[in-house]
Amino acid sequence: MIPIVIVGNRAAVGDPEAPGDTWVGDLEGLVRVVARLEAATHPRWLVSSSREALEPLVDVGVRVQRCWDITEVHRILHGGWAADLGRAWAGAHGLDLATLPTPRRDDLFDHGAADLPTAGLTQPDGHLRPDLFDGSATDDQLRALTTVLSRTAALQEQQAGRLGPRTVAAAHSESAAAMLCVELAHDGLPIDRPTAEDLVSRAVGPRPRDEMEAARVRAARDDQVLRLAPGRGHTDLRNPVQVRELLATVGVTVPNTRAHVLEPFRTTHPLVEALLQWRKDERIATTYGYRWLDDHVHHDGRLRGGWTACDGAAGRMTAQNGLHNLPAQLRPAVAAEPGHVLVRADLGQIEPRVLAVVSGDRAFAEATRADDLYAPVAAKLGVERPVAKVAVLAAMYGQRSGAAGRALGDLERAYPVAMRLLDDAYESGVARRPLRTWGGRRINLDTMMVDADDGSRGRFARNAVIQGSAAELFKAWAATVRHATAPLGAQIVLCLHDELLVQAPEDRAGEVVDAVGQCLTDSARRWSGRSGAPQPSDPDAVRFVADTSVLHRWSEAKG
DNA sequence: GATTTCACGTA
DNA sequence: CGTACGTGAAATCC
Repeated sequence: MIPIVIVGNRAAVGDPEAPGDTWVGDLEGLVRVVARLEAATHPRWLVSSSREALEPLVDVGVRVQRCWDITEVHRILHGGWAADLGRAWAGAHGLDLATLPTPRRDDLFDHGAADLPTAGLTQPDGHLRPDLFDGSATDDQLRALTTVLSRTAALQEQQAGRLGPRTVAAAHSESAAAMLCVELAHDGLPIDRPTAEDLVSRAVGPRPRDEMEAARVRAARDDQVLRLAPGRGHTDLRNPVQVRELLATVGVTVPNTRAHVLEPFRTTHPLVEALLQWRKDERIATTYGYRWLDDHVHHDGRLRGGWTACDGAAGRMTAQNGLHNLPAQLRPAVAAEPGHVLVRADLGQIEPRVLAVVSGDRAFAEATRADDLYAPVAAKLGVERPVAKVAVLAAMYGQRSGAAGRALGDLERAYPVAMRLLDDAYESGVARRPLRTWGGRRINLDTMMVDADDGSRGRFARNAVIQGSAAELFKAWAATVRHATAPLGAQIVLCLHDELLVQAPEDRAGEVVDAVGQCLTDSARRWSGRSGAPQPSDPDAVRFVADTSVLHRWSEAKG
């Protein structure tokens, strides 16, 4: 592994075996050095964080295939979200994070970085010296940091190895996901702006020219609701308390005014229907309206936001600026650029299939052999498919009420091994015992959710093992697709928990579709820890399926 | 000004 | 009494 260190506008590309041979220079030089080595050998680059080290490279068009992201690996091994080189060093050396030193900003100018002896990477207590990262780094400091990276990664590799080959694989794929996040933030999601403007205008009217007009449009929208409630024209529809009072005056008494609570009253009074429609339009006006387009859709028609490779809880990817919350109403505006298509692929029923792997339930694994997993489950339980589906989902989410809760007993009898896994996770949550996902990501229950009651923590834990493991498989798949389709001129433009959107040149669409399927086969085998050729007769084999289609607009997907 | 509550979009 | 996330508006707490 070859370490890359960037501090300010200085960079180092290390030779961990011979620190004297470490290259040090400016960012322009870094680009040349990395591009040359990448083309020659595709090494696994060693970085403190993908964002820090690779963003400057991605910005100028240099992309690498593989890395070891020390902060992402730290998150896997130790859980939680807070991660930097100092924490990773502490974690790798078994040091107490409570004693982690913090740099004092006012110290920087007094005894700055230049005084730092290169040999002294650490403090007497073993923690990494925080002033290593400060000020304008000297060449010797940059060389010292490449050594820090190498020592940290070597220890992490040992620790991941002790957890097993699945965790080493997770370290690789989570690192790749972090690189993908840098690229996603850089590339953005292609948006057909005229269509987007048209969709917004249909919901909230044409773009207002000034504040006066905006206020008038807003008042007109409010009036569509308020005219149905004579004498309550002063009600502020944006204030839930006032809305609840307003509803009471027309005989609708509710504990809160959320959509699913109001749904049964849709036909009770026209005001309810009007209010629910108002909420939809207001959402477009405030969150996904003209300001959103202006702020986040750049002049090249790409919607951009920040991406993280893992959230704080179980390890899903997150995205900002609405990339993960885009209302279905606006999906027609997500469109391939000229000469390109969108290859959309989503993993079918990923969570129950992941449960089959994680639990090792042979009967449940057998159900995954079907295209529709719920069909054999329904047959085994002797119930209709919709009942089987809600029962399985209820088991994974911890729901106890309604028809789903009643079907749980049958599920326990049919798939005791899988259900036992979920119940054990629940108990770990209640007891605040840490858990690990299939790939070895630690889920802390002692430090997080300190205020939550036992039941909440238990349900969270029950779901986190499944959701977190599913996120690992998804990221392994995405990383493999990234690697396989880049040479075809394709780029991943959106990751949505179980769905991938890849923009591809029109004439390579078929190859990208094939690659997406092959990548799922390959990544699922690596993720589930099965080496060698697949054995069709293997009773433990769990099948994963992807639904793939070629589109020009995201809205063309059957959903 | 920062944090909490409510609401709602996605999976 | 099903999970996770991000965002905005209003209320609330400094």
